[in-house]
Amino acid sequence: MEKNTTIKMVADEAGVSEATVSRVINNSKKVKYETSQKVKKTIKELGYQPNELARSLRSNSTKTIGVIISNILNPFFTSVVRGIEDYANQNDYNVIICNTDENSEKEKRYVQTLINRKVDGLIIATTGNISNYRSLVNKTPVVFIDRIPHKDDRENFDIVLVENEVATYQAVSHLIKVGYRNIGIITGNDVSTTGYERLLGYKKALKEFDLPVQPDLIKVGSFLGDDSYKLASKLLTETNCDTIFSGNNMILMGTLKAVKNLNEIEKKIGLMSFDDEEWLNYSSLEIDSVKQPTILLGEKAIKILLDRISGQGGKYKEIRCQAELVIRKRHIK
Amino acid sequence: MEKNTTIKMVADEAGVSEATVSRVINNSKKVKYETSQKVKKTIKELGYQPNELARSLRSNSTKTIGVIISNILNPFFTSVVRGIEDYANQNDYNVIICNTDENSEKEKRYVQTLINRKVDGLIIATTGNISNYRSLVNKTPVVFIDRIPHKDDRENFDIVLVENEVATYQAVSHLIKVGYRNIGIITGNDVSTTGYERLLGYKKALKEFDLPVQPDLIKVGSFLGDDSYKLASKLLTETNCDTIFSGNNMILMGTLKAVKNLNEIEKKIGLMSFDDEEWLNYSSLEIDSVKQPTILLGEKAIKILLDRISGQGGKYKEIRCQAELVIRKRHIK
DNA sequence: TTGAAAGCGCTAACAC
DNA sequence: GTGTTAGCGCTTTCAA
Repeated sequence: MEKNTTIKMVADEAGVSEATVSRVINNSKKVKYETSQKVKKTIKELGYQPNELARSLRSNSTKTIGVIISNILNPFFTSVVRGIEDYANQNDYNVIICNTDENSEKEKRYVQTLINRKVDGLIIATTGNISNYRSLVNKTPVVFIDRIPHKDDRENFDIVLVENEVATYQAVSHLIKVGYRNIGIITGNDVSTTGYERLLGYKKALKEFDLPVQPDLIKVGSFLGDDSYKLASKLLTETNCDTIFSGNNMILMGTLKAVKNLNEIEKKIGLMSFDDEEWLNYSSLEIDSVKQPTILLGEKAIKILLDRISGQGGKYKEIRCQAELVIRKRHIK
Repeated sequence: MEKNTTIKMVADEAGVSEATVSRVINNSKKVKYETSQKVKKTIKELGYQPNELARSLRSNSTKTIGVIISNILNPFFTSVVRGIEDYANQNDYNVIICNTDENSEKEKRYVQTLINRKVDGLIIATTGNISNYRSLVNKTPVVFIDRIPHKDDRENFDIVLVENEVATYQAVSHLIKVGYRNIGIITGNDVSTTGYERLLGYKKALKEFDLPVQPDLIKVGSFLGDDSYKLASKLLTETNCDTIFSGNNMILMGTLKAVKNLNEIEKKIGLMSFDDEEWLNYSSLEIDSVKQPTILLGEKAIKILLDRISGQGGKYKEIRCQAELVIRKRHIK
């Protein structure tokens, strides 16, 4: 097993010191042109590639960002991640993705692992069950996305969120305006703050239009498909709801599964989903949606993070991105 | 800025040598119980966490796998990745994901980067335009997934694939059996071998049933939505096709976009897609599909890779995983 | 402009 | 059982 080419081999071959080779690799200006050429030639000849591990150890920078999300199978997160990755890659950073599956123990473990691997920064969609994040991450820059961390940490980190309450308010207002009166809502529990905020927007809209809040129309479960199927079935069979607002894309799947059991007339029910996806254009039912600014969310997060990494100080920011209403239903009832 | 706790600090504090601390961390059996306890206590007190970078540099193992795919936004790949990640994590490996966007230059660059970062192994859905992969990756174990690498490399790597030809043969056979006669197909160009194989299966089925291969019914483009929209439109307006077989999930989106322009009667067209997704159950059209064994694909790949990493030798394997036909269309024409 | 040498934090061979 | 020490491959003072 032949060894990898090291900086020493290049130095020996080129008849210079390791330091000089290092300077050439790093484009240090202080190398004579001829020396530099000679070294570059030898590098090419030997096919030398610097060992990034050694570099990182020495220079205390891995050019790696850790991204912790709930689940890579969820298109919302994939899209956010893609926003992060593209910008990160442009700036020579790589990204390590970890899935918590909404398990805060897993979240904690991944944070540890990534810190020990000396990532330069972290972007986290937290489960929310972890307090005193600073003690976990020490000086490593962290940007929270999509969800608000524990209240004690809220002031001490940069946070990039979606305008959940506003968007839901607008969505539900739309439903009311076009004639729906008994709007059911299924959303995640407040483990993740998004569920809570969306519920606030829902209530605000009802209030605005002088509609009563009917407790049996409000179903708070998890952000998972199976739970939602049960909750949606309840809404459909036990209440007088004429619309279902699904708190995210997974909940929508559960809702649709339940709606499928209805007869044709009952299927006239209104549907609104938080999270837009392309296939909604080809659904048998006309499903309105709130389109989240996923790519933008990721981009904002990584930009702030890279700024922090490069030493930018200043007060911690809490940013909100606007969502957009996509109306597909043309004829009501 | 206070320094991180190092093994030396622990050693000093506990009154032992660095070597002993190292032994404790690595559960080496050769440490006296009391010493071990004492060290563990100090580790906890100081909140010591080993620097994985230094460890990796020393031990030549990063416990990291590089995964190179086309695009994380494609649910097919996400699912494969999830299969990889779960098994990798169980075995204490982390995963770095990179998107080529079907650009072989990007692929090459990522391979370089990951190799320089000393990943322990690579799993790659190659664009196929790279020859002599061995010279790129040297001794680093590589498993190719989904697509066959350059023919010169085929014998020299482990490869995990889907039974593309068989699955397409079965799918098209089904279409013929239920009465379709002019089956159009849109598939990716043979940059990726999957397109080619699926086309083979298509032709084989026609032949089996003594149907002519009609060149104008075969559209070979890219695996992207926009291209497919144009090709599907052509199929629908310029040919007599009564079915469209979409070569993957992206192509299906383009196809559906084209079909949307049809009138109700024309919409009776048959649809079959390579790649199954949950939302197909809620589509306005009844779309049959070939369900790829995505998770399994990922699992097989990572298992083989970890075996290679742990030094397992033996001949390189080329494995095929079975796909499954999902029939949704009940009444033909 | 270049080289010598220290050292990033850890592991492993060897010695005791 | 435990300590000493060399060194993984690189960058970065400090001197020359």
